[in-house]
Amino acid sequence: MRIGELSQATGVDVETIRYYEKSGLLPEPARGGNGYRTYGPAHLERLSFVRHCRALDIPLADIKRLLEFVAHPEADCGDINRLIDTQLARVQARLQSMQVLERQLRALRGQCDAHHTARECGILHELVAAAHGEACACHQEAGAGERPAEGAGTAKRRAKHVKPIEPA
Amino acid sequence: MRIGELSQATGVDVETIRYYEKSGLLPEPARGGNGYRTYGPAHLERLSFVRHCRALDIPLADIKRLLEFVAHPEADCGDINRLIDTQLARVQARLQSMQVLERQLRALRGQCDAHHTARECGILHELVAAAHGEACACHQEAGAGERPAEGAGTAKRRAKHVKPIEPA
DNA sequence: TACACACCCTGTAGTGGCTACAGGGTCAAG
DNA sequence: CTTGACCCTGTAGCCACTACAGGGTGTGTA
Repeated sequence: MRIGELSQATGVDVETIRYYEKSGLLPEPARGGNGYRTYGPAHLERLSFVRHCRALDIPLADIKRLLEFVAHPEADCGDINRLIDTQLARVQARLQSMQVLERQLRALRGQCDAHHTARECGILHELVAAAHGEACACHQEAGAGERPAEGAGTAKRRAKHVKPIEPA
Repeated sequence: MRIGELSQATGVDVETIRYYEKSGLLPEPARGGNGYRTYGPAHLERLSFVRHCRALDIPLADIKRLLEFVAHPEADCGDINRLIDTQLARVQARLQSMQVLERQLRALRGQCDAHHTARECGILHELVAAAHGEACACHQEAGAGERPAEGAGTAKRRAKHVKPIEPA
Protein backbone atom coordinates (compact mmCIF):
# COMPACT_ATOMS: atom_id res chain seq x y z
CA MET A 1 0.00 0.00 0.00
CA ARG A 2 1.43 3.33 -1.00
CA ILE A 3 0.66 6.62 0.70
CA GLY A 4 -1.93 7.60 -1.88
CA GLU A 5 -3.83 4.36 -1.37
CA LEU A 6 -3.72 4.77 2.39
CA SER A 7 -5.01 8.28 1.89
CA GLN A 8 -7.87 6.98 -0.25
CA ALA A 9 -8.70 4.20 2.17
CA THR A 10 -8.92 6.50 5.17
CA GLY A 11 -9.91 9.80 3.64
CA VAL A 12 -6.87 11.42 5.22
CA ASP A 13 -4.85 13.82 3.12
CA VAL A 14 -1.43 12.57 2.00
CA GLU A 15 0.30 15.55 3.53
CA THR A 16 -1.49 14.98 6.79
CA ILE A 17 -0.29 11.38 6.89
CA ARG A 18 3.28 12.53 6.44
CA TYR A 19 2.68 15.14 9.10
CA TYR A 20 1.46 12.48 11.54
CA GLU A 21 4.55 10.44 10.84
CA LYS A 22 6.81 13.40 11.51
CA SER A 23 4.89 14.08 14.72
CA GLY A 24 5.49 10.53 15.90
CA LEU A 25 1.86 9.42 15.71
CA LEU A 26 2.53 6.91 12.97
CA PRO A 27 5.60 4.68 12.94
CA GLU A 28 8.02 5.15 10.07
CA PRO A 29 6.89 2.78 7.34
CA ALA A 30 9.16 0.60 5.24
CA ARG A 31 10.47 2.11 2.02
CA GLY A 32 10.58 0.63 -1.47
CA GLY A 33 13.67 0.82 -3.61
CA ASN A 34 12.46 4.14 -4.98
CA GLY A 35 12.07 5.63 -1.51
CA TYR A 36 8.28 5.38 -1.55
CA ARG A 37 6.58 4.61 1.75
CA THR A 38 4.97 1.19 2.02
CA TYR A 39 2.11 0.62 4.41
CA GLY A 40 0.40 -2.46 5.77
CA PRO A 41 -2.96 -3.05 7.48
CA ALA A 42 -1.47 -2.17 10.88
CA HIS A 43 -0.76 1.33 9.64
CA LEU A 44 -4.25 1.68 8.32
CA GLU A 45 -5.68 0.69 11.65
CA ARG A 46 -3.45 3.01 13.56
CA LEU A 47 -4.30 5.90 11.27
CA SER A 48 -7.99 5.17 11.71
CA PHE A 49 -7.49 5.21 15.45
CA VAL A 50 -5.82 8.60 15.27
CA ARG A 51 -8.54 9.89 13.02
CA HIS A 52 -11.31 8.66 15.25
CA CYS A 53 -9.70 10.41 18.19
CA ARG A 54 -9.35 13.58 16.15
CA ALA A 55 -13.04 13.32 15.34
CA LEU A 56 -13.50 13.61 19.09
CA ASP A 57 -11.22 16.65 18.95
CA ILE A 58 -8.60 15.01 21.11
CA PRO A 59 -5.26 16.80 20.69
CA LEU A 60 -2.41 14.95 19.01
CA ALA A 61 -0.37 14.86 22.20
CA ASP A 62 -3.19 13.06 23.99
CA ILE A 63 -3.66 10.67 21.10
CA LYS A 64 -0.01 9.82 21.45
CA ARG A 65 -0.62 8.94 25.08
CA LEU A 66 -3.62 6.81 24.15
CA LEU A 67 -1.50 4.96 21.63
CA GLU A 68 0.95 4.16 24.39
CA PHE A 69 -1.87 2.60 26.35
CA VAL A 70 -2.76 0.49 23.36
CA ALA A 71 0.85 -0.65 23.28
CA HIS A 72 0.97 -1.30 27.03
CA PRO A 73 -2.32 -2.93 27.99
CA GLU A 74 -1.09 -3.81 31.48
CA ALA A 75 -0.99 -0.16 32.54
CA ASP A 76 -3.60 1.33 34.83
CA CYS A 77 -6.38 2.95 32.83
CA GLY A 78 -7.05 5.74 35.33
CA ASP A 79 -5.12 8.11 33.12
CA ILE A 80 -7.36 7.29 30.20
CA ASN A 81 -10.41 8.26 32.17
CA ARG A 82 -8.79 11.46 33.28
CA LEU A 83 -7.79 12.23 29.73
CA ILE A 84 -11.33 11.81 28.45
CA ASP A 85 -12.69 13.76 31.39
CA THR A 86 -10.34 16.62 30.59
CA GLN A 87 -11.39 16.52 26.98
CA LEU A 88 -15.04 16.51 27.96
CA ALA A 89 -14.51 19.46 30.26
CA ARG A 90 -12.76 21.33 27.48
CA VAL A 91 -15.61 20.69 25.09
CA GLN A 92 -18.20 21.66 27.67
CA ALA A 93 -16.44 24.90 28.44
CA ARG A 94 -16.32 25.75 24.77
CA LEU A 95 -19.90 24.73 24.32
CA GLN A 96 -20.96 27.12 27.01
CA SER A 97 -18.99 30.00 25.64
CA MET A 98 -20.44 29.32 22.19
CA GLN A 99 -23.93 29.46 23.65
CA VAL A 100 -23.24 32.78 25.29
CA LEU A 101 -21.70 34.04 22.09
CA GLU A 102 -24.68 33.06 20.03
CA ARG A 103 -27.02 34.94 22.31
CA GLN A 104 -24.78 37.99 22.18
CA LEU A 105 -24.49 37.98 18.42
CA ARG A 106 -28.22 37.52 18.02
CA ALA A 107 -28.85 40.49 20.29
CA LEU A 108 -26.39 42.52 18.27
CA ARG A 109 -27.92 41.43 14.99
CA GLY A 110 -31.33 42.54 16.20
CA GLN A 111 -30.12 46.13 16.33
CA CYS A 112 -30.21 46.56 12.58
CA ASP A 113 -33.08 45.46 10.41
CA ALA A 114 -32.96 47.26 7.10
CA HIS A 115 -30.56 49.08 4.88
CA HIS A 116 -29.19 52.33 6.23
CA THR A 117 -25.94 54.09 5.97
CA ALA A 118 -23.29 52.95 8.42
CA ARG A 119 -23.98 56.12 10.41
CA GLU A 120 -27.48 54.90 11.24
CA CYS A 121 -26.61 51.24 11.66
CA GLY A 122 -27.70 49.93 15.03
CA ILE A 123 -25.03 47.27 15.02
CA LEU A 124 -22.22 49.73 14.53
CA HIS A 125 -23.77 52.01 17.13
CA GLU A 126 -23.82 49.18 19.61
CA LEU A 127 -20.23 48.28 18.99
CA VAL A 128 -19.07 51.86 19.29
CA ALA A 129 -21.17 52.43 22.39
CA ALA A 130 -19.66 49.33 23.95
CA ALA A 131 -16.21 50.72 23.25
CA HIS A 132 -17.25 53.82 25.21
CA GLY A 133 -18.00 51.57 28.15
CA GLU A 134 -21.74 52.03 27.83
CA ALA A 135 -24.10 49.13 28.34
CA CYS A 136 -24.52 47.18 25.12
CA ALA A 137 -27.25 44.87 23.92
CA CYS A 138 -24.87 41.99 23.48
CA HIS A 139 -23.16 42.04 26.87
CA GLN A 140 -25.77 43.58 29.11
CA GLU A 141 -26.99 40.33 30.59
CA ALA A 142 -23.50 39.11 31.44
CA GLY A 143 -23.92 40.99 34.70
CA ALA A 144 -20.78 42.95 33.99
CA GLY A 145 -21.28 46.68 33.67
CA GLU A 146 -17.68 47.77 33.70
CA ARG A 147 -14.64 45.92 34.84
CA PRO A 148 -11.63 47.78 33.57
CA ALA A 149 -8.12 46.42 34.02
CA GLU A 150 -9.43 43.13 35.24
CA GLY A 151 -8.00 41.28 32.33
CA ALA A 152 -4.25 41.04 31.65
CA GLY A 153 -4.42 37.55 33.02
CA THR A 154 -7.63 36.77 31.20
CA ALA A 155 -5.89 36.68 27.88
CA LYS A 156 -3.46 34.13 29.25
CA ARG A 157 -5.94 31.38 28.67
CA ARG A 158 -5.41 29.94 25.27
CA ALA A 159 -8.11 27.59 24.22
CA LYS A 160 -7.28 26.95 20.60
CA HIS A 161 -9.60 24.83 18.70
CA VAL A 162 -9.80 23.10 15.40
CA LYS A 163 -13.14 21.86 14.29
CA PRO A 164 -13.18 18.10 14.66
CA ILE A 165 -13.07 15.92 11.61
CA GLU A 166 -16.05 13.78 10.80
CA PRO A 167 -15.72 10.20 12.01
CA ALA A 168 -13.83 8.02 9.57
CA MET B 1 -0.53 57.58 28.09
CA ARG B 2 2.18 55.01 27.60
CA ILE B 3 1.60 51.49 26.41
CA GLY B 4 1.63 50.06 29.93
CA GLU B 5 -1.07 52.44 31.04
CA LEU B 6 -3.20 51.65 28.00
CA SER B 7 -2.71 48.01 28.82
CA GLN B 8 -3.85 48.58 32.39
CA ALA B 9 -6.83 50.66 31.32
CA THR B 10 -8.11 48.07 28.86
CA GLY B 11 -6.84 44.81 30.30
CA VAL B 12 -5.10 44.06 27.02
CA ASP B 13 -1.60 42.68 27.13
CA VAL B 14 1.16 45.05 26.06
CA GLU B 15 2.41 42.60 23.45
CA THR B 16 -1.08 42.22 22.08
CA ILE B 17 -1.40 45.99 21.66
CA ARG B 18 1.82 46.07 19.69
CA TYR B 19 0.57 43.12 17.69
CA TYR B 20 -2.65 44.96 16.84
CA GLU B 21 -0.62 47.93 15.71
CA LYS B 22 1.54 45.78 13.48
CA SER B 23 -1.61 44.18 12.07
CA GLY B 24 -3.00 47.58 11.18
CA LEU B 25 -5.86 47.53 13.68
CA LEU B 26 -4.49 50.40 15.70
CA PRO B 27 -2.95 53.46 14.06
CA GLU B 28 0.71 54.08 14.76
CA PRO B 29 0.82 56.29 17.82
CA ALA B 30 3.07 59.30 18.30
CA ARG B 31 6.46 58.64 19.83
CA GLY B 32 8.23 60.44 22.62
CA GLY B 33 11.87 61.48 22.36
CA ASN B 34 12.87 58.13 23.80
CA GLY B 35 10.89 56.22 21.17
CA TYR B 36 8.11 55.28 23.59
CA ARG B 37 4.60 55.10 22.15
CA THR B 38 2.20 57.79 23.33
CA TYR B 39 -1.53 57.16 23.27
CA GLY B 40 -4.56 59.38 23.62
CA PRO B 41 -8.21 58.69 24.44
CA ALA B 42 -8.96 57.93 20.77
CA HIS B 43 -6.58 55.00 20.90
CA LEU B 44 -8.18 53.72 24.05
CA GLU B 45 -11.57 53.84 22.46
CA ARG B 46 -10.42 52.13 19.33
CA LEU B 47 -8.71 49.39 21.32
CA SER B 48 -11.87 48.89 23.34
CA PHE B 49 -13.82 48.56 20.12
CA VAL B 50 -11.43 45.92 18.85
CA ARG B 51 -11.62 44.10 22.13
CA HIS B 52 -15.37 44.14 22.24
CA CYS B 53 -15.47 42.67 18.75
CA ARG B 54 -12.95 40.01 19.78
CA ALA B 55 -15.21 39.18 22.71
CA LEU B 56 -17.75 38.35 20.02
CA ASP B 57 -15.06 36.23 18.39
CA ILE B 58 -15.01 38.36 15.27
CA PRO B 59 -11.78 37.79 13.34
CA LEU B 60 -9.27 40.61 13.13
CA ALA B 61 -9.78 41.00 9.38
CA ASP B 62 -13.49 41.60 9.92
CA ILE B 63 -12.81 44.02 12.75
CA LYS B 64 -10.64 45.93 10.34
CA ARG B 65 -13.59 46.18 7.97
CA LEU B 66 -15.86 47.34 10.77
CA LEU B 67 -13.36 50.02 11.65
CA GLU B 68 -13.53 51.25 8.09
CA PHE B 69 -17.27 51.60 8.47
CA VAL B 70 -16.73 53.65 11.59
CA ALA B 71 -14.42 55.86 9.56
CA HIS B 72 -16.85 56.11 6.65
CA PRO B 73 -20.34 56.50 8.12
CA GLU B 74 -21.87 57.37 4.75
CA ALA B 75 -21.32 53.84 3.44
CA ASP B 76 -24.16 51.36 3.11
CA CYS B 77 -24.45 49.19 6.19
CA GLY B 78 -25.57 46.07 4.34
CA ASP B 79 -22.08 44.67 4.59
CA ILE B 80 -22.14 45.07 8.35
CA ASN B 81 -25.28 42.98 8.57
CA ARG B 82 -23.78 40.33 6.33
CA LEU B 83 -20.62 40.32 8.39
CA ILE B 84 -22.51 39.75 11.61
CA ASP B 85 -24.70 37.14 9.95
CA THR B 86 -21.63 35.27 8.79
CA GLN B 87 -20.17 35.44 12.25
CA LEU B 88 -23.42 34.21 13.75
CA ALA B 89 -23.53 31.32 11.30
CA ARG B 90 -19.95 30.44 12.15
CA VAL B 91 -20.73 30.41 15.85
CA GLN B 92 -23.88 28.38 15.34
CA ALA B 93 -22.06 25.78 13.28
CA ARG B 94 -19.44 25.45 15.95
CA LEU B 95 -22.05 25.33 18.63
CA GLN B 96 -23.73 22.44 16.93
CA SER B 97 -20.53 20.49 16.44
CA MET B 98 -19.67 21.07 20.10
CA GLN B 99 -23.03 19.67 21.12
CA VAL B 100 -22.50 16.56 19.04
CA LEU B 101 -19.01 16.23 20.41
CA GLU B 102 -20.18 16.47 23.97
CA ARG B 103 -22.69 13.69 23.44
CA GLN B 104 -20.03 11.54 21.82
CA LEU B 105 -17.51 12.06 24.55
CA ARG B 106 -20.08 11.38 27.23
CA ALA B 107 -21.01 8.12 25.53
CA LEU B 108 -17.36 7.20 25.36
CA ARG B 109 -16.78 8.15 28.96
CA GLY B 110 -19.63 5.90 30.03
CA GLN B 111 -17.71 2.89 28.76
CA CYS B 112 -15.33 2.86 31.69
CA ASP B 113 -16.43 3.25 35.28
CA ALA B 114 -13.74 1.97 37.59
CA HIS B 115 -10.07 1.26 37.63
CA HIS B 116 -8.90 -1.52 35.38
CA THR B 117 -5.83 -2.14 33.39
CA ALA B 118 -5.77 -0.54 29.97
CA ARG B 119 -6.52 -3.96 28.50
CA GLU B 120 -9.93 -3.99 30.14
CA CYS B 121 -10.70 -0.32 29.67
CA GLY B 122 -13.98 0.16 27.84
CA ILE B 123 -12.88 3.52 26.51
CA LEU B 124 -9.78 2.13 24.88
CA HIS B 125 -11.79 -0.81 23.56
CA GLU B 126 -14.23 1.57 21.96
CA LEU B 127 -11.52 3.60 20.33
CA VAL B 128 -9.74 0.55 18.99
CA ALA B 129 -13.00 -0.99 17.78
CA ALA B 130 -13.83 2.22 15.99
CA ALA B 131 -10.48 2.06 14.25
CA HIS B 132 -11.47 -1.39 13.04
CA GLY B 133 -14.52 0.16 11.45
CA GLU B 134 -16.90 -1.40 13.96
CA ALA B 135 -19.82 0.55 15.33
CA CYS B 136 -18.78 2.60 18.34
CA ALA B 137 -20.75 4.05 21.21
CA CYS B 138 -19.64 7.56 20.41
CA HIS B 139 -20.49 7.71 16.73
CA GLN B 140 -23.30 5.22 16.41
CA GLU B 141 -26.12 7.78 16.51
CA ALA B 142 -24.59 9.94 13.81
CA GLY B 143 -26.40 7.70 11.36
CA ALA B 144 -23.12 6.88 9.70
CA GLY B 145 -22.16 3.25 9.95
CA GLU B 146 -19.27 3.30 7.59
CA ARG B 147 -18.26 5.85 5.05
CA PRO B 148 -14.73 5.10 4.02
CA ALA B 149 -12.86 7.31 1.59
CA GLU B 150 -15.58 9.90 1.75
CA GLY B 151 -13.25 12.43 3.23
CA ALA B 152 -10.26 13.77 1.33
CA GLY B 153 -12.23 16.93 0.87
CA THR B 154 -13.57 16.89 4.39
CA ALA B 155 -10.24 17.87 5.84
CA LYS B 156 -10.16 20.89 3.56
CA ARG B 157 -12.48 22.75 5.85
CA ARG B 158 -10.46 24.70 8.31
CA ALA B 159 -12.52 26.15 11.05
CA LYS B 160 -9.94 27.51 13.41
CA HIS B 161 -11.16 28.98 16.59
CA VAL B 162 -9.83 30.92 19.48
CA LYS B 163 -11.93 31.17 22.54
CA PRO B 164 -13.34 34.66 22.76
CA ILE B 165 -12.03 37.03 25.35
CA GLU B 166 -14.36 38.21 28.09
CA PRO B 167 -16.01 41.53 27.34
CA ALA B 168 -13.81 44.45 28.34
C1' DT C 1 11.85 6.88 -28.32
C1' DA C 2 9.66 10.88 -26.63
C1' DC C 3 6.55 12.90 -23.97
C1' DA C 4 2.69 13.65 -20.84
C1' DC C 5 0.86 12.91 -16.60
C1' DA C 6 0.08 10.93 -12.13
C1' DC C 7 2.23 9.95 -8.28
C1' DC C 8 6.03 10.19 -4.84
C1' DC C 9 9.94 12.62 -2.16
C1' DT C 10 11.99 16.48 1.09
C1' DG C 11 11.86 20.80 3.05
C1' DT C 12 10.06 25.18 4.06
C1' DA C 13 6.61 28.65 4.81
C1' DG C 14 1.95 30.02 5.71
C1' DT C 15 -2.63 30.15 8.54
C1' DG C 16 -4.78 33.05 13.30
C1' DG C 17 -4.21 35.35 17.29
C1' DC C 18 -1.59 35.81 20.05
C1' DT C 19 2.58 34.58 23.62
C1' DA C 20 7.33 34.38 25.01
C1' DC C 21 11.57 35.29 24.78
C1' DA C 22 16.47 37.57 23.60
C1' DG C 23 19.03 41.43 23.73
C1' DG C 24 19.04 45.89 24.18
C1' DG C 25 17.70 51.09 25.79
C1' DT C 26 15.43 54.64 29.29
C1' DC C 27 14.26 56.54 33.53
C1' DA C 28 13.20 57.47 38.42
C1' DA C 29 14.08 56.16 43.21
C1' DG C 30 17.13 54.84 46.86
C1' DC D 1 25.71 53.95 41.12
C1' DT D 2 22.92 50.40 41.19
C1' DT D 3 18.39 48.36 41.17
C1' DG D 4 14.22 47.66 39.14
C1' DA D 5 10.36 48.85 36.35
C1' DC D 6 9.27 50.00 32.17
C1' DC D 7 10.05 50.46 27.06
C1' DC D 8 11.99 49.05 22.27
C1' DT D 9 12.68 45.67 18.05
C1' DG D 10 12.75 41.32 16.14
C1' DT D 11 12.18 36.54 16.05
C1' DA D 12 10.39 32.07 17.27
C1' DG D 13 6.80 29.23 19.22
C1' DC D 14 1.90 27.35 19.75
C1' DC D 15 -1.72 23.98 17.12
C1' DA D 16 -3.02 20.96 13.28
C1' DC D 17 -2.62 21.26 9.33
C1' DT D 18 -2.17 23.17 4.24
C1' DA D 19 0.37 24.66 0.29
C1' DC D 20 3.88 25.02 -2.40
C1' DA D 21 8.77 24.73 -4.62
C1' DG D 22 11.76 21.84 -6.77
C1' DG D 23 12.90 17.62 -7.63
C1' DG D 24 12.52 12.17 -8.74
C1' DT D 25 9.78 7.84 -10.40
C1' DG D 26 6.61 5.04 -12.98
C1' DT D 27 3.12 4.07 -16.42
C1' DG D 28 0.62 4.77 -20.66
C1' DT D 29 0.34 6.50 -25.20
C1' DA D 30 1.79 8.64 -29.79
